Order: sequence, then structure tokens, then C-alpha cells
Amino acid sequence: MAEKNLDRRQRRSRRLLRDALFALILEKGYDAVTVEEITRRADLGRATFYLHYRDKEDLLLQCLEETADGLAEQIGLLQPARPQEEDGHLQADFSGKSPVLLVFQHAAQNASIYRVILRGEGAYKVSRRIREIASRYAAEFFSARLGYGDGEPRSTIPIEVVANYFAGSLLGMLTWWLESGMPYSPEQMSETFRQLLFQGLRQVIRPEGE
Amino acid sequence: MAEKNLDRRQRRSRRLLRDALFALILEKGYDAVTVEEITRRADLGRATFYLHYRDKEDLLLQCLEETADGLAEQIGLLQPARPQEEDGHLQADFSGKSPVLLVFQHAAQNASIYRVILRGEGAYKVSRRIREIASRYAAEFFSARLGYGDGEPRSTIPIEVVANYFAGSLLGMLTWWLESGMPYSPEQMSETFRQLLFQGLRQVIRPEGE
DNA sequence: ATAATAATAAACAGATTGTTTATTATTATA
DNA sequence: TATAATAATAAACAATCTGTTTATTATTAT
Repeated sequence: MAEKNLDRRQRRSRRLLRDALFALILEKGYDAVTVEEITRRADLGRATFYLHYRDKEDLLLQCLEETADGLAEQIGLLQPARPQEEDGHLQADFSGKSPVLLVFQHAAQNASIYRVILRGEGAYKVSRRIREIASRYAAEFFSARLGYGDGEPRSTIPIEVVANYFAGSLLGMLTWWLESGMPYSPEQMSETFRQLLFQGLRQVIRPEGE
Repeated sequence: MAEKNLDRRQRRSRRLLRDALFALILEKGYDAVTVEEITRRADLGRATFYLHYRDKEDLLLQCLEETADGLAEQIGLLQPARPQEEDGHLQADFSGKSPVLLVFQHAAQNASIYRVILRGEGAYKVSRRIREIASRYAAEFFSARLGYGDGEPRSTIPIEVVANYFAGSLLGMLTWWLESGMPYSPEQMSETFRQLLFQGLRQVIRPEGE
């Protein structure tokens, strides 16, 4: 947002800086990357960096926010393709795809930034922020769909707990998947995750037949 | 381990450095802490720090390893109180307590280091290491108890996926719990986590009666 | 008592940061 | 196309932090 109002030179500089940072983090790890290196790789003056970002962390955080917005848009939480709900609930447009599947697909499409962020190689503020984002979305989602919304709640488990359980398990599986070189398709990952989440370990591991 | 063989001066120095680091991280965040500050707070010469640790991260990583060993011992994975199994399985001694409960209790007892580590305020290597430790234990645990061990596996889901699902959700709930000021007892957290993990969201949120 | 060794202060070169200054190059727009 | 606005730039800077080394003092184990 407000990205388009920038001078062409500014857009160019930001893009170059972002690309340089990602490449360098994947090459040598977040901590080892210096501002000097970023600008050298981007072929920009070092002073230019400070015209746009406060520091390395600031740059990475802004990339994270953009990525999170992009994902939210995909899922339909921000700009639903169809007109909104009428029953007061947050009613996302899933176009037949499960939101979890969309997450894995988005991760596959943006694997490089997902790797950088989920690895935890970003600064600690980045890791913290991504957990915040994930559990906030989860809380919105569950509150609208799993009986937390209106009448008497159908569970005694606080929604925050459920949201953090969800966010942790999803991020855990995403991280493993990306670090292992994405050995399964997004569809497979999504289906497995949904089984574990909704049916629980007992049903999934030991089918009732046994 | 091998901690007792140290000169008394060395033990004292390490303890002071560790305490100073924790206090400073909780006060101003990992990144802002310098070696100079740590030694000033510990009332030691700066050179002494480098006699014991390579850098700030090294110190924190060693604390993490000690804490993880302590937890593993509690759970009985490392030094089971009772003689080992006879059926070939890794047979931990649970003394009637669920391992998950022991985790939450250990976290409550060592809240300060757990906060520092789980917050992700530690260096990225720390975050990564703790996920590795958690999923390795989970994999061992599940492989011995949930039908992954000997005969034909009872599930098509790879154990690595289950382990990372487990580690992510447990760390997610732990992190939230600590950051929220531990609003529930370890027993409550443990019970809730086990319900979500084994019975799944569907059973837990919508009891079959409805 | 004494030999071993841990802690120490001081000094060091090197890296990095974030800012400022004066100048050049590019852009948007009339 | 002319021009006013402004982005990019190189250079220099003080400040901070790092990791190492040196020679000396203090504490420990035995």
C-alpha cells in the first residue's frame, strides 16, 4: 500500500535492497550481513540505505508485512473477491480451496522469503511478529467458524490458546517443509495438516480399525 | 556435565555471566546487550568473558543446552529413574505424570530462561536449536509409542511431519503461556494441549453432543 | 608452601554503525 | 523542453563494539 506513489528511483532502490538482503541472508545468515554489503550487492551508495530504512531489521520487517498482506489477500481476509457476509461473521471467500492449502501454495511461490523468515534467521522481532500475525488470523478465523462467535461458546478452551496452538503447529510444519526442500506437494501438506488439526493424533495415527 | 570439574573461580564466573546475560536480555532485548555490559553487570573483567565463551550467542546456546538436558532428565529420556525397558522400546519413566505436564512444570520453574529463549530474542541459532531439540525428542517419543516403531506403520504420515507438528504446537502454546504471564496452571495447560493434540480440534470445540 | 592457573587492566587494530555535507543525476510536471 | 524538486552519491566523522594480546596480580588445588 502507498507503494505506487513513490518516485521511480525510490521503488528501484527498495527493490534492489530487498533482493540483495534476501540473497545475502540465504548465503551467509542474517547476523553476518552488513548494511555495507547489502548496498554493495545492490550497487547503491550506503547512504541510500538509510534514506529508506532505519536498519537491517527494519528492511526485513517491511518485507514480512508485505508478504503477510499478500497472503491475507490470497486467502480473502483482506480483500474478499465477493461481497461480504450478511450474518455478521467474518466470511472469507475460499473459492473451494482450504485456507491452509492457500498458505502452503503461497509459501511455495514465495519460498525464498518464507525460508528467510521462518528459519528464524531474521531478527527476533521478525520471528515474534510472524507469530503474532499467524495467531491473530487464526483467532479471527476460529472465532467466526468454530462456535466462538455468538451464542454460548461450545468449548471451555480460550480462543487464544487454540489460536496459538494452531499458529505454532502450522508454522512448525511450514518450516520443516521448506527446510527439507519441499518434499511433498502443497496439497499433501495441507491435507496432512488438516487431518492432524481436526482429527487429532489418535485418529490419524491409529485408525479405528485397530 | 563436566561442570563439577571446574575451578571454583570458573564456576563462579560462568554463573555470574549467565545471570547477567539473562537479566540484561529481559531488560533491553538480546540485540542491545553487549559483552561489555554483561561483564560490567557481572562485575568481571571483559577479558574474562572470552576466557569462557566465544561470544554472546555461545553463552546463550550453552545455557539452552543445559536447560534442555535438565528437562530431558525430568522427563526421563536421559536418565530414567527406573531400569530400562525389556521390549526394545524406549520406555521413559513417567511416574504417572504426562511428559507434557512435566514440560509445562519445568517451564514454570525456569521461567526466565524459557522466556528468553522462546521469545525468539536469542540469536537465530538459538531458536533453530530449540526447534531441533523439541522435534527430535518428539520423533523419538512417537516412534516408540504410536506405532511407528517395529511392524508395519499404522499411518502414512511421515514421522518427521508429526514431530514438527507436535513441536510447533507445543512451543507455540508454551510461548503464549509465558508471554501472557502464565494465566493457567501447568496442569490446565498440559490437559488442554493433550486434548487438542490427541482428539483434534473438532472433538474439542464441538463436543459430539451437539 | 608452592606450583598452576584464573582473573585482571590496558591497550590494540579492525569493523560497523548511523549521520552529515556538498555535489551530481534523475524525475515529475507544467 | 525547461525547471524545480528531490533522490542518489561519495566522503568524511565520531562513536561503539569486537576479539586478541600483554604483563601482572590473586586465588586455587594439592
